[in-house]
Amino acid sequence: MSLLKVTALLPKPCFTTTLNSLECGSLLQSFSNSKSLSQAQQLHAHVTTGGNLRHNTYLATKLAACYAACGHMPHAQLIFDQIVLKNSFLWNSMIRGYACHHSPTKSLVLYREMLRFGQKPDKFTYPFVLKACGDLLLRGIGRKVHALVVVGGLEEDVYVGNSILSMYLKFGDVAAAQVVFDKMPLRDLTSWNTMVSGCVKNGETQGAFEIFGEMRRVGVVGDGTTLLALLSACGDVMDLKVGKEIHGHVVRNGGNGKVYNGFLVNSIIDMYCNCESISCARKLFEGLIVKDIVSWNSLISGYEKRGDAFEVLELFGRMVEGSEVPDEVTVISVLGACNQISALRLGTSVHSYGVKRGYGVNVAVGTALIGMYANCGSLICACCVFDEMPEKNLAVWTVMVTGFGIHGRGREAVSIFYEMLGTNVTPDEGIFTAVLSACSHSGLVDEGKEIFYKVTRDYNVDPGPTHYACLVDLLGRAGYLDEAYAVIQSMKLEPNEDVWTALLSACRLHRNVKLAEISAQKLFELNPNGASGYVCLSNIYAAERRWKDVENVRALVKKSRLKKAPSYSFVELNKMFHQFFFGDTSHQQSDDIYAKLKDLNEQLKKAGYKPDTTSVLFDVEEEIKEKMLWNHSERLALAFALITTAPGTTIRITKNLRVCGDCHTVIKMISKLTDREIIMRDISRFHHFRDGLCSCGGYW
DNA sequence: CTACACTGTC
Repeated sequence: MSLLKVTALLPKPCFTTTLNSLECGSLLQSFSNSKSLSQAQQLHAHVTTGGNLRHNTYLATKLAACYAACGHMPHAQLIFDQIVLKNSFLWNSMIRGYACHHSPTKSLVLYREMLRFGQKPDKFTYPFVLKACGDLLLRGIGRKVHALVVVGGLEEDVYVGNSILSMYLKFGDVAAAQVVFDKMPLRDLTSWNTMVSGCVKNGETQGAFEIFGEMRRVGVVGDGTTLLALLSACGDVMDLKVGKEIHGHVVRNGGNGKVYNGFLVNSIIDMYCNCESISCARKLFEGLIVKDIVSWNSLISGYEKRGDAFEVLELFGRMVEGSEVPDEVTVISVLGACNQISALRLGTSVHSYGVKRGYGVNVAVGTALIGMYANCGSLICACCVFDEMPEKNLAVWTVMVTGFGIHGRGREAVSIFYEMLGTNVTPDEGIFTAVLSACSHSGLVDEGKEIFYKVTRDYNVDPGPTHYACLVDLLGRAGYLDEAYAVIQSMKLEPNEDVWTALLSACRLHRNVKLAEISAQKLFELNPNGASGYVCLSNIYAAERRWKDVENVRALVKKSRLKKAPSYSFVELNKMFHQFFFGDTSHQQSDDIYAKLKDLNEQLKKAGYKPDTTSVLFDVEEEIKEKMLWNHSERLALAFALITTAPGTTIRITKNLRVCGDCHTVIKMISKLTDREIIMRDISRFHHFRDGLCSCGGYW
């Protein structure tokens, strides 16, 4: 393609006077600085119609540099290719253009070409080569470039030095950055800011505060960028005190958009959210004269992170009604909130909103969508989103494996896990946990064991307590209690609460009192205040009718004043959420609900239902225990759904804890009796009840 | 002849 053909694509020239080279050059310089692509294109058209570009290396170079600065690399490359006498300014401009516009690899290719060409890199070349190495995490090459900087005597240039710092910090090598920083003869504010923010990003909060202290001791005054990094650090370690000091400092110095940049106030909101001070965040947000999209997103994500789904939906509603247009980040938080409360219909409408705005292609949005659909009970939709995603990163694979797992589709989970191993995505601890837990929810003992040992062997991942907990759970549920116990004994690291909890619940399932007592003992040692171990043990004794032991455990519970988390269930009906606690009578239709339950109880008994009261911990008559079972929140929610929805409608119930054994039996029977599909989400998985059966097959 | 590094919310 020639330059003339390029110009055919360009807008018509609107420079009416004839400009000379120097005038053009200085104009292009200003377009570079302001990244005004369209003005550059106009000038390009102007000089090309004048016919003087081919013979004017100066102007051609300037033009290529200008396109590169604007990030318009194809045009920059075309012009670059035609310039015979390439000087270092031209090379540097191109390397910079690629490095700063998402093509670090091309940047390095050009750098090598430059060396081959015999052009010596200078202090303007290295910052971008180092940036490209950092972005690509090319540690070996990065160190070599650093060595070349030293050989070339450019180490003392503050721009080059800062770029070296930044590169090592991207590598996660804080120590190497610190060595370079300590040796720098001249440091400017950027050097300090790079170190502070680099420490924060690498989780070295203490180091960040130390460098900030040092900075103040030597009399360097920080700016908005410094404070942004420190606010992020405060959020990471929940240091509300320092966070508030920074807030006060910003207020005293002009605050919202005056002395410091406008980002700052949003970061303060975010800091308050991360310090679990949502009311401070809210107060600051409501007081803002100018709320931008990030202000909204910071607060919304704050509510989402602490599980306040309804607050998220309310803010989202306010935002949509107002003039602010939600973006990808908003959509991700809102989908997270839908996920938390199983709001499938709302989640679906947010999805279509996102599709209309073109957010669907974003990897992060896709991940949130898959999670939302899977957790709201629509595995099919989750799969559709997954299949349509052009680019799948580790998070996408993980959320899909988890989705299959919680729906008891262990085979599919294992299958896509192996599919992922065939791609160039490197697995991490998280996805191993996901696939192992999927195996245990489906009783895939051999597959799970194979993955556990394969992972340890082939992927250089040391199994952590969570992985052992999964393995113990897998073996235990399937009844291999001794093998599970042997695994715990063979562990190199100390088994944690999760590991013993897994064994204990397996003991309950398979009625093994001896191992249950061992695991419960360990559990109490690790966490004397955890209620679940006591509850489980007393259930096990109750099942064996060892009432004296039940009594002893119950006394322990009383003595330590342990409380079980209140259990609740809810259903959505016409965009309204109906929540029920144990024995709840606060609902408007409460009388009808209890009448329905009484009716169901009678019908089930005729069908052969015998209540299993072992989960009732109170020391009362059998008859009262039975009555208490019919107060369980999931039954209230189910009865409500049955009387308010049309026959045949699928019922979706969400519970905050695990579904109890007797409720599981009852719901199975009700699904047959009423000919309804009932989809229940509990804390650990989904149960699809249909025609008297449940998809979990007893694994839960 | 020209110019460069650090920068918030998922």
